[in-house]
Amino acid sequence: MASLRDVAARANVSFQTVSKVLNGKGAVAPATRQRIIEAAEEIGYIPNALARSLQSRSSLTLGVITVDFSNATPALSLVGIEREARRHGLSVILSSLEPDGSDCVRYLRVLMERRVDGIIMNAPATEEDEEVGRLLRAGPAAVSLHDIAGGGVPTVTPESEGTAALPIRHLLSLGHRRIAMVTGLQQRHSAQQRTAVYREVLAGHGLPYDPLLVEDGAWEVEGGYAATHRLLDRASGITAIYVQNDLMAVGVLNALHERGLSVPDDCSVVGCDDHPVAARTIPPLTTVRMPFSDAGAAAVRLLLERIASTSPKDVVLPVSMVYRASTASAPAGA
Amino acid sequence: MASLRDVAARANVSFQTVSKVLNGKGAVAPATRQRIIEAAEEIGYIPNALARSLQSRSSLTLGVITVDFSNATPALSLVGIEREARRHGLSVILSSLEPDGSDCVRYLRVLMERRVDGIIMNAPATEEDEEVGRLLRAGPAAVSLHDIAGGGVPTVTPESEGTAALPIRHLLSLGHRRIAMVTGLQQRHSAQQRTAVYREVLAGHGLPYDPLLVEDGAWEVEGGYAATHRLLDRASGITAIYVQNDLMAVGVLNALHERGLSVPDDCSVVGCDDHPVAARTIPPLTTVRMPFSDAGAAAVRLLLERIASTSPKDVVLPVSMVYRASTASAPAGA
DNA sequence: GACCGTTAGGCGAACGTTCGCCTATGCTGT
DNA sequence: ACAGCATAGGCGAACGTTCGCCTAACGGTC
Repeated sequence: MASLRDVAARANVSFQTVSKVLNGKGAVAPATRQRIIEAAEEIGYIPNALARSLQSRSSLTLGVITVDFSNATPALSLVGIEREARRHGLSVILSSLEPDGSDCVRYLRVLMERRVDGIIMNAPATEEDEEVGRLLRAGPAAVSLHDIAGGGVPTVTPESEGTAALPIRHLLSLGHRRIAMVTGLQQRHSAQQRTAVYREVLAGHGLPYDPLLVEDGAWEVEGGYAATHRLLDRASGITAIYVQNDLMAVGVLNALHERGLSVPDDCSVVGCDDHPVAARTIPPLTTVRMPFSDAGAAAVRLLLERIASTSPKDVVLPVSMVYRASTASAPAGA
Repeated sequence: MASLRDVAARANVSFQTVSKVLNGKGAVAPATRQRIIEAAEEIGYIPNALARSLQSRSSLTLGVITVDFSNATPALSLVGIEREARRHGLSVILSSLEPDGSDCVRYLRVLMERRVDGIIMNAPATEEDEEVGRLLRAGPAAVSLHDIAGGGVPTVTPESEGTAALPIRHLLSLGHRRIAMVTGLQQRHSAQQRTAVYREVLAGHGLPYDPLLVEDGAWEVEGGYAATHRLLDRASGITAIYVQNDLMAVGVLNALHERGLSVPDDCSVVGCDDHPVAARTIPPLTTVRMPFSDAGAAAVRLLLERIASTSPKDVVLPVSMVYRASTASAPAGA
C-alpha cells in the first residue's frame, strides 16, 4: 500500500511537501502541486488514517455500545447515531452487548484502546453497573441514552412523564376505569418510571393501584401475548390495556383476537414507540411516538459539545400521541 | 494518556521491555515483570491500538457498508455480522447508505483509509455499480450479501430458488390457481429472481403469467397495503397472495381486512423473512424463514478465510417454510 | 580459570503521518 | 548593487507501538 514517501519519490519532492499539498496546507507552486496530485493518483495513494490519528491525537471515531438491536427500537437509535455521526465526518465503531450486559466493561476498554473520540451508550442493562459508570466518567467524552450509575454522564432521553401519562389520560378521557398494563422488563428504569406514572395518574383520578392489572411482557411479542392471557384469566372488567411497547402490543392484539374480544369495541389498546408495523396492525394501533432516531442524533450532537468541552446539559425529547383505531370509548356496560 | 514510556519510567526499565511484558513475548524476570505490571496498573495504562495497528499493519477491524437498517432484515444481518466479528476479536466500523446508494464509493474510501482488514457489503442498491465492484476487487478483502457488479467478490446469499418456489408450491398444493404477488423493489436482483421463479413454477403447472397479478410494494408496510388494494381493484378471482417480505405482508393483511376479506378463508397470504411480528399478526403469518443473522455470521467467517487467502467460495444458505394460520385450501367456489 | 550457553533487558529502526522551523531562491524597491 | 522579503520546499522530530538484534551478567562444565 502506497505511502506519502512513494508519492514523493515519484514527484521528486520530499514527502512532507506531499503532505502539505494533499492537506492543502503550506505554500506550494502550482506546477509542483499538479505533479504531486498526478503522482498520487497514478499510484493510487490512499492516506493512512491510523498514522494520521496517531500523530493528530484524534481518531475521528466514536464508539457505540448498544443493547442487541434485533429489535426495531435500539436499531432506530443506532440509525440516528450513525447518520448524524456521518454528517459530521465521524466513523462509528459498533459494539453490541449480550442481554445481561456483562461484557460491557470489556468493550469499553476496546473502545478506549482504539482511542475513540467519544462514546455513546445505549445499553439499559448496564444502567446499574457502577464500574461502567466509573469508566465512562474517567474515559473519553461520553453520552448516554439512559441513566448511568453514579451519574456524571449527560443523557438524552424521551420525556418520561408523558410517555405513560399521555396514553393513560387518553384512556381515562374515553371513560375507561379498569386499565391494565403490560410492562417491559421491570429492572429497567424506563419501565419503572412508566409504571410509577401509571399509578400516579390513576391515583389522581381516584383509582387505586390494582396489581392484578399489571403484567410483565419483557418487551417481546410473545411476552405481550402471554401477559394478556394471564391478565384476562385472573382479572375481570378490563376495558383497556396500556402496553409499554408496540412489539408487545402486537402480541396483545393477537391474544385479544384469540379470545374473541374485539378491539376497540370490547377492549382498547394503546402501544408505545410507533413502530413501523403499528400503522397496519389489525386494528391500526394508537400509540406514543418515541423519538428514537432523533435521540440518537441528539446524542451525537451532545457528544460533540462535550468533546468541545462545553458544559454537559441533559436533553429531554418530547413524545406525542398517534391516534389510530385501537382505542374507543369504554363499552357502556362496563 | 499514558504510554509505554510512562510505564517504563515508573518501573525503571526500557519501554520495549514493558511492551514485551504486556504482550507476554520476550523472557523477563518474574520480579521485573511484576514491577512493570503494577506500574502499568497504577498509572492506568491503556495500550494505543492505533499505534499498534500502524506497526503491525493490521487493524483488527472490519468495515460494513449497509443499506439503511431501520428495517428489521438488514438490522438482523448486521447483528449477525457484529456478533461473529466480536467472537473473533474484530471491531466493526459501520457505514449506512442513503437509499440510492450514491455515497457508497465515498464510504468505501473512508474504510480503506482506516485500513480495515476486510469489508462486508450489504447494500443491494449498489449491486449494479461498476465503480463499487472495481474498488471491492482492488481494495482489501471483501465479501457481499448480494451480487456485486463484475463479480470477483465472494457472496453469502439465501437459496434464491427456494425463497419463491417453496411458498408458491405450498399455495399450489392447497389448490390455489390465481396467485398474486406483491414484490419488493424490482431493481433488486433478489426481487427479480423471486419474480422469475414465481413465473417458472406457475408455468410448470400450466398457469400462464398474468401481469395483472403482480404489484410492487417497495419492501414497505404501506407499499404492501397499497399494492393489495390495487390488485383487488383490477383483478378478480385472487385466492392467494405471495408477498416478498413480511413487512409488506402486514400491510397486505390490513388491506384484506379493510375489504372484508377473511384470511385464510377468502384469501391465503404467504410472507417472507419470518420477521418477529409474523408469529402474531392476525392471523399469524405463514412465511419463509430467511437466515439473515446466519448470513451475517457466515460472511464474517468467509471474510476471515479470504484474509487468510484461501480461495473464495460462495456460500448459499438454506431457507425453510414456517406454516402458520394465514394459508388454507382455496375456497371451493374459485 | 578459560569457555560456552542461557537469560534479562537495552537499543535502534520502522510503521505513515503532521507540524514547526529552517534555508535557498528570486523578486522588489531604492 | 544591496538590503529586505516573500515564496517554495526541505528537514528533523514526534506520535506509540513492535520487532529483531545485541550485550552484559551469570552459572555450569572441562
